[in-house]
Amino acid sequence: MKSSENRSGCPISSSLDIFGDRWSLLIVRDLMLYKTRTYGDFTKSEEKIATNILANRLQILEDKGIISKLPYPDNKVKGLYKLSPKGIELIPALIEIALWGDKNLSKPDVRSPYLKEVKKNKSKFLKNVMEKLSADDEVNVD
Amino acid sequence: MKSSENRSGCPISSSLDIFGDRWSLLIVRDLMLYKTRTYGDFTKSEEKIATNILANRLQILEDKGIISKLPYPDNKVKGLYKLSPKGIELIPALIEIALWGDKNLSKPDVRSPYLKEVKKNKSKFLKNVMEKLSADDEVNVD
DNA sequence: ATTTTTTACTTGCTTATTGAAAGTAATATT
DNA sequence: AATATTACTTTCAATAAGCAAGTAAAAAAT
Repeated sequence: MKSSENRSGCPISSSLDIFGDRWSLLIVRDLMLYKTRTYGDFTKSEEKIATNILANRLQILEDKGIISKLPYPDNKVKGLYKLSPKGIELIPALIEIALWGDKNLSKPDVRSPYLKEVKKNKSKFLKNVMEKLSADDEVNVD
Repeated sequence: MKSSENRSGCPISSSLDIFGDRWSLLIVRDLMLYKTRTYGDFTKSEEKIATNILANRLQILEDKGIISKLPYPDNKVKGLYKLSPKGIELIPALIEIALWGDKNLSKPDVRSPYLKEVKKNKSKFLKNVMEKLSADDEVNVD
């Protein structure tokens, strides 16, 4: 378990107390890009998170109000994770991190076309994504 | 030592491979707020980083080109750390994290007035700070 | 000139966290 | 009824964090 005590009153430090690790923001990323995901979906991501860590991080993010777990329609085993409003508000930070990495790390991302959109018009992309995620109050499974 | 291999080509993931921990961005924060700092200054920060971790993170951040270490004027023991251009470009992400924490974590920051400025006019603050840090090519010690 | 202090680390050790693999229990599918 | 999914949990070795103490060079004080 990750300890949840704050090292200081600094909002950066307190934020890092929650998601300052190598995995938490990747979960948020997946929920941003794919809207909703099941536990199994997360394990299929490129970075191959171990299942114990995934379970731990999902729990912490849920406890902190960043994601919420919904029942999967017509299935009692599956769950559906989505970003809560708090989690949606993390997207600006995530985008800045993505832009920094894209510019400074020279690892071409083959993941998805989202970066191209971001670079073309950041505030438009941000608005679109955040609206889309916020509007999604009923569950859709494709 | 932290391993420096990339888990994937995703720029978010690759960024977190570098600074996805509880300490690295606090070092960047201190350099953003105080412009330059010595090793000892970092140990005096509120969060009380252990010296072995501090030395390790400074080394990693220097290796990755995010900070640079300069000689302290008229002193052969001290060093002076400052943000490199790559590090300065991390400030937008840092600001978004600060804003998120400030809004969602309800821990009042008593650190400094920078958050008030950010909230009043984000892009102005950003421009000011980044310019101030970029302009500082000769070393000033107060 | 010698002692003391400051500064920037390094080392050793204990505890906590990570990561890989396997296991489990409930439901779903065939 | 048998097999397969799904979402975890458990185990355990490896790595990293965190604390305290130690060190070496230079600076400041006496």
